[in-house]
Amino acid sequence: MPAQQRRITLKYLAAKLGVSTATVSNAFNRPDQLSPKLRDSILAEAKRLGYNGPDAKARSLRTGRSCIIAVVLAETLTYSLNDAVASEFLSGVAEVLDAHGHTLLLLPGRGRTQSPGSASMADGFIVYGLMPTTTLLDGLPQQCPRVAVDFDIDGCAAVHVDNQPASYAIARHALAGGAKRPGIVNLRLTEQPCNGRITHQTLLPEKHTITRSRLAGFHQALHDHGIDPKGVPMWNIEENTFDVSAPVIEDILDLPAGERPDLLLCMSDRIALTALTLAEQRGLRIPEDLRLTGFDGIREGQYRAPRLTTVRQDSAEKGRLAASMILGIAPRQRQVLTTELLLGDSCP
Amino acid sequence: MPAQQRRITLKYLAAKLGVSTATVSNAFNRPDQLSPKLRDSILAEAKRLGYNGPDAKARSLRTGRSCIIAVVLAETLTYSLNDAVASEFLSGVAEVLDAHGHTLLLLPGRGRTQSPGSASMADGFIVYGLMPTTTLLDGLPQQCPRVAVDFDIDGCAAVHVDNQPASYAIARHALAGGAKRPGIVNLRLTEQPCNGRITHQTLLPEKHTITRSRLAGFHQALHDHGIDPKGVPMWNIEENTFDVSAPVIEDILDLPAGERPDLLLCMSDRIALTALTLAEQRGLRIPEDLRLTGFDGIREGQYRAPRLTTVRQDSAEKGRLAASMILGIAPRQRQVLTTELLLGDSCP
DNA sequence: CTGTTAGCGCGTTCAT
DNA sequence: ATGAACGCGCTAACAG
Repeated sequence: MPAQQRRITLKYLAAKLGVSTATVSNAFNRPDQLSPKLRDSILAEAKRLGYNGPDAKARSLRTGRSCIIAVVLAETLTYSLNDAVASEFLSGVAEVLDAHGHTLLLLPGRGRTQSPGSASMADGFIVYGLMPTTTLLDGLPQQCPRVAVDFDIDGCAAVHVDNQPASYAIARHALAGGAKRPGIVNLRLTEQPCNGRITHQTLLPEKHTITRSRLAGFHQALHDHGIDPKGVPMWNIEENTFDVSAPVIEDILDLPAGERPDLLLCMSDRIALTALTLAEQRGLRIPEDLRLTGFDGIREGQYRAPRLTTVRQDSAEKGRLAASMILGIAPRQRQVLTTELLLGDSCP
Repeated sequence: MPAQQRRITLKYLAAKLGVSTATVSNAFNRPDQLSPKLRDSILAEAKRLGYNGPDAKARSLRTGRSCIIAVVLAETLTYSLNDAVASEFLSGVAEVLDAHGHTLLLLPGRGRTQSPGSASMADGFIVYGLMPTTTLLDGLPQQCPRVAVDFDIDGCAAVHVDNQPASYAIARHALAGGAKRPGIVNLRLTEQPCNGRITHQTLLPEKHTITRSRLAGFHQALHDHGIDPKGVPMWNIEENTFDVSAPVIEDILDLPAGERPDLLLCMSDRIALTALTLAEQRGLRIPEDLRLTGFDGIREGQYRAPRLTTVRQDSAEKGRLAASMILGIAPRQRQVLTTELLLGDSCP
């Protein structure tokens, strides 16, 4: 027995008790493999010595499992954690992981060319949102399960919401109210970063991004309503925050009254709420002077007056489903969740 | 050389290239220990075979470091991720960790009697908010660094904000406006869970909880203003969410006009915003009929009309500081951050 | 500059 | 029901 151990290990505990390491291991992991009496005495001694069970690092090396699931976020962690939709998604993920004894590791997708080495620690990966480059995904271990959320990876399970039908539905509703000058505020839809007015030429090529699908829904609705989508002005927002979207929205609201849109179809609640705030500051009446629609259904848009007209997507459920798939509880398919039209006061 | 390896390892790569494992290891970890030519050829072959660098599990066992920092959250993950203050804190933590090649592991404090085994994976622990029990903290590895946030652990670095002076300042400001019937809405201050009106008898004993400090600030201000704090009605909210606080707030607002407070000192912006929303629904004028103060300074309270009068605490900075302490960049002391009085329209 | 070797702490098989 | 021995994949110390 070593004189004084700086850290208590299973081996040390075994030596101290005069049993083998296997027995101590079994005491923690396979209660049926030893007598209850022995087990209890081992656990008691462990507690007395302040030994908190097998070391996670060694255990994970040996078993190959860490009970850690990583969520790779397309944006920076800072952004994602401050975004209501991403946070709600994460909370759904956390709920399921927690219920199954797993923990949540957060990995940033942006800002880092190479995923940190600790990435390979995870038992599985949930990839949330389109990555700016795929280099990061290639860096992930090939073998372990992945689930993509809000976009697609070849041959990989995925969770989506019905973006295009939902956008179509809300745009139809809004147009039925009789808009003279509709406008669309996009979210990151251009090839090059651009914060402001855009044309159809500068759009990203058709891809399976959620914002592209939402735009397709808007355009379809405009078309069905007898309006040529190409004539409808569009603006682009680079980041879904108040600070980034505010200048663009200000430009829109400060247009001469005859040019200013009387309906803004926004790709997110954050954008719509920014418009709402800035419009109120300018004394514009909602919905008389300006009608607004959002997308997401975040709480902030509903716990205020006027309530936002929007599409509610259940981000928490998206998270729960993605987590269930990773853990193998739910089948690893491609699933599309349905959304719900929320008729608020911003576009009755 | 084994016939067919199911997973590529450093050893396999070394055998394949006819060099020793140490050399391959050095190629990844200590570029100066081998010729650039050899290094390049090793990295090239690694890439070709799809080997993404040393396995994190094995590496962490060997080096003792995982480059993972755990944040233990007092509440459930679901709650914390949906709370603006906690999210902002986490984003500050993530920012610093990310900049230093570390990743963030989220551990729930509530709802689990024993921390998951994977906890011992972390190199350090940031403990955010008072734990319901200390059993969880005892389960954490003793040796590795800890930082407490918003409360104190014996002999442990800590980050705080100046809760009591800040509460004193905002209460003084509010009372200077001339309140006839002030009231206080607390956040989880009773021994037993209680959602509603409370008396001084049911209060938790004096402890170093942030809400207790805030209450002390309120009481001091009332006293200095010539009002006996014991005569001021108090309500308690069990969870800082709209859904939980709404019934209590409704009871307050639905009191007969002569009993209804004309000033509510709220312990959080979330509570104050709930009061604002519900008051608006009842046609009460803010601040004429009811004046409201919050605490935290979350965005949601400022990007709306009327803007909330509140105390702004820089949660992100709190997170950055805590992370810096854990990484050893900042000295591991007890630090108290200052706050800022934000004069909005809800209590001018 | 490169190779050899000895564990890091543990789980598991195969003995008894 | 219990113990001895092996190796998970890697890095650090040392030898050449």
